Amino acid sequence: MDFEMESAYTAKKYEDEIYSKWEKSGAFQAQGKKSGKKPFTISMPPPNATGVLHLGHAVMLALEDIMIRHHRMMGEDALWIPGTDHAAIATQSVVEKELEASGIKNPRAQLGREKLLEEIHEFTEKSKNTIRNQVRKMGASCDWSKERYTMEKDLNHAVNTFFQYMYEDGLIYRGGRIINWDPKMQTTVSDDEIEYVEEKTKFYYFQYGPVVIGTARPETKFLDKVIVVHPEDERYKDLIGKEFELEWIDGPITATVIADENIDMSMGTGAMTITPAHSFVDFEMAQKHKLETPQIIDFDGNIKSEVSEEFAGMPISDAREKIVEKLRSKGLLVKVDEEYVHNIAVSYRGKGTIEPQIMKQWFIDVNKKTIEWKGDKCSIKEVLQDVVRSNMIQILPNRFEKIYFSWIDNLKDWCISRQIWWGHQIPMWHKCTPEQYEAFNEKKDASSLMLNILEIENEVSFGTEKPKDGLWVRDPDTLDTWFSAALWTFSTLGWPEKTDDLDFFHPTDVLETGYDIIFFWVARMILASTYALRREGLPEEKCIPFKTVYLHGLIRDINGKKMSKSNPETCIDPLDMIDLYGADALRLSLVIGSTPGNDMRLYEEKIAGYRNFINKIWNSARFTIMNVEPKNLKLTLQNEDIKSFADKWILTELQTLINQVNEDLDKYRFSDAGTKIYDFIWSKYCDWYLENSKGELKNEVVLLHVLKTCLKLIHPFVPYVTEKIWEFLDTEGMLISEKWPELNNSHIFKSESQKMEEVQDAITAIRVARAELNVDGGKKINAEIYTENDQSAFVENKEFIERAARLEKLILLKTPKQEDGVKIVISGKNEIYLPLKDMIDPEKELKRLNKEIEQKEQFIKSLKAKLSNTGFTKNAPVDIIEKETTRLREEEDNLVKLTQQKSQIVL
RNA sequence: GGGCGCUUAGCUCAGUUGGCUAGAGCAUCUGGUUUACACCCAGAGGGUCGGGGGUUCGAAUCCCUCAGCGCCCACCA
Repeated sequence: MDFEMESAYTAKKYEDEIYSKWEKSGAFQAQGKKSGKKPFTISMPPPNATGVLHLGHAVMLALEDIMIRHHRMMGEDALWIPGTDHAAIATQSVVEKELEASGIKNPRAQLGREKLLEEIHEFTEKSKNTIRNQVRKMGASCDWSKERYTMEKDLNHAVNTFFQYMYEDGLIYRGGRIINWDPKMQTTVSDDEIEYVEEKTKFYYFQYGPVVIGTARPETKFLDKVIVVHPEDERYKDLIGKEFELEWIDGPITATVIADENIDMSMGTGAMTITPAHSFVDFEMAQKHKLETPQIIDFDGNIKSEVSEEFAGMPISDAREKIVEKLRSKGLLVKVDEEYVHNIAVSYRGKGTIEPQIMKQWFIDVNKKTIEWKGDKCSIKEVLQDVVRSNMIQILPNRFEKIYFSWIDNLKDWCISRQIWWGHQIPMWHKCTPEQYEAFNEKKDASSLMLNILEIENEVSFGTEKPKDGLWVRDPDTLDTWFSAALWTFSTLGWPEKTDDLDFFHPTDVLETGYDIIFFWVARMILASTYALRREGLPEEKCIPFKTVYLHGLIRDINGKKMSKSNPETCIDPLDMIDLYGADALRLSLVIGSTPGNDMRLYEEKIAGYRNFINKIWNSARFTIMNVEPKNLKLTLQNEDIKSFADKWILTELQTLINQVNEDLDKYRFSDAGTKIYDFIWSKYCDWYLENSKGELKNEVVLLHVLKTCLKLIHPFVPYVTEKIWEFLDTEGMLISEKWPELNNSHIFKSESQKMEEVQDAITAIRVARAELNVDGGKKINAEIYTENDQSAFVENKEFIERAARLEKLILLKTPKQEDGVKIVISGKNEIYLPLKDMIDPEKELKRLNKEIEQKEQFIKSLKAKLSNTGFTKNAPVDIIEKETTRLREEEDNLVKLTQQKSQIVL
């Protein structure tokens, strides 16, 4: 059967078959409480049910799969819950665009709620299938039987329950505030969903009564009638509190001057008028000074008809120039700054320009103290701070904790309602008058915009069913997509039902995601989980959603730019790479060389490089299997099988490796762990041990043992190739379910490691001798080293031998074959082959020794001085003095050794 | 304006508490390979660890300072 192994590993040929074998076996499924094992849980960050997998997902899947497979092999009940997110705005905008492209101009008005939702639902179902297959392609060993979707029925129930709790506690309220309005998508967006784009625009200066005001947005200024100046501004001090008649856009108005400290005197002219309804700063100022907040721009982005007859209904982009022209003709335009650069807010999702508007929306109060937390009544904000500050949740890398705290410090109430249809509809009802009821139901694409316009603000009632008495309309808005995502860790385990799974698997162990969604999601999950579970009386430590947050960096292209589909030259599609090089190679290229929180550049050559390594693993296995009798494949390593120096050495090194890998994985140092196994397999096992195994020194059992252990160690990183090889090893069961290698003290041969060092020393001597004898420029050395009891071999150079023989009674002889290296035989039997790279340049060595001796001497001197200092010996604690004395003795010994080493070289 | 990160070989990056001669992969060059693998093996060259200063017996690592690049937050009348 072994001959089925081809000389090159073809990932494409095996991966799908292996995946379905795993899946069918049930290996991905956790057992739950009855397993009697320790749980290990990860909730997979649900990809959006819109598009396709990108490299960010691939990193996430690779890292989480490593953790899950590792813990599964460690004998824990590892649960990895997969799922998808309905991605409210993102999805609806994609589908609306598609519908528009197919000729439906205004999908919301034309199709109506029910039909549009059907379209979106259909789209997401297709998309979910794509995602599922792509997750499988990456080799992710998640429990598909527990797959979840943020829009499914159970999760809707969770969302409504959560909403109810918060509403009952008075944490969810409806309030009229200034919000970010996206006229394009016809919805609000939260502060976090906004990004700023630099734009060059004209900045106008107008004469406004006694002052000159500056603005980039004259179209909002129709109804401005309050001038604000800084209370200490000498230029305007006398005007404060006075009223002025002045000529403005649509004729004469009366304006008053007020003072506010928030005015920046150096900005513009130091005087401004305020437009409370369309600017966040102005709104806050208006609230402070109790000013009116008239709406100028309607929700479509046009000048409101009540504001101005002349400009009624005009889009603001057209209105701006016309208004400026009008003011110019009145002689009120003072000057125009053409080079003004400012940031305009656009929606993160829809990319529409944001227009601040005042609207009634649903908010979560982050400051109200309702949560019983560690003996106090705490607000959401306080709990969010406490869980990280008290280390209940650890964020990796650590520096993101600071960023997290500063975000919380500036946190305002969270606006959770969105005027789109795709999402969890707000479970609230509004009582109407008959006129309102009729007007509302007439509108096919009603959103809370209608509630605002019709001023339906009488009575509200919670529930998913219509209240019995009176005329009620369901709030047409949906919840922010992060509202349902916030419940992800516990809603996926069955909450609000009190399930065994929830009890057993929650809190989850690790949340692994990109640092770009720390605020969107990570913070919101902490918010939701602590609030909901604590409210149900769970102890604090059971209420956190996860114990550790591991934030990976973003994947960038070769030029360090963000990868985007718009730049196909540098954009890498994970599926293409899997097709070309295999999932294993892609996984390694994403994990090795990347550190938490730091961005990483990815390019195809790197993936190809790891493909070579995958092939190396394959071929090392192939070689091993070819060199072991088929009947011996089942043999396990017994202590008496360990024979040669090489056996002992490789086994000792293997133990070191297991130890280091355990520590690295435990501390989330995936890159380090991967690198170390890579290095062991390639350099130590293949290039060294296998090379030495050719010929009579072959030890089948050790070969097999090291190979199998390596396969287990690297399996979490490269599951496919290792599982495929496992099939050839005549083993029962699959590698995925194997036990993680244990440390075995009887495989550690300290003396052999020491001997290895001694051999190194011998080689130094040889190198020195060679240099002295002017043996050909360092490239070739014809030598073999034997112990003195094998004197029969040919002696090439007497002096050469003598020098080497000083150390460990080694004698050099000619080698017929290994011309590039040195073959060393110890005790007449055990032989090893050492490549020349392990040799040391005598000049460098001498230089190093001199430097080190000098340092040691200095150090010893300073230590002696310290110890002879009576101040120190009197005052320092006894154990410190003892420690320093011991250290001095050690260092003196070391100095002697170093001096000896030096003398050997010099001679 | 506030905060954070990065700067290490030609390129992409590791470097854990300060401590072996500062590492890896790719690229370059030299040599090798009739039996695991050219997706290979052996070797070589290539570094003032961004500049300057300090602490230390010892600094890529800690402190100060300057410079360049990038990110986040806030503001933008």
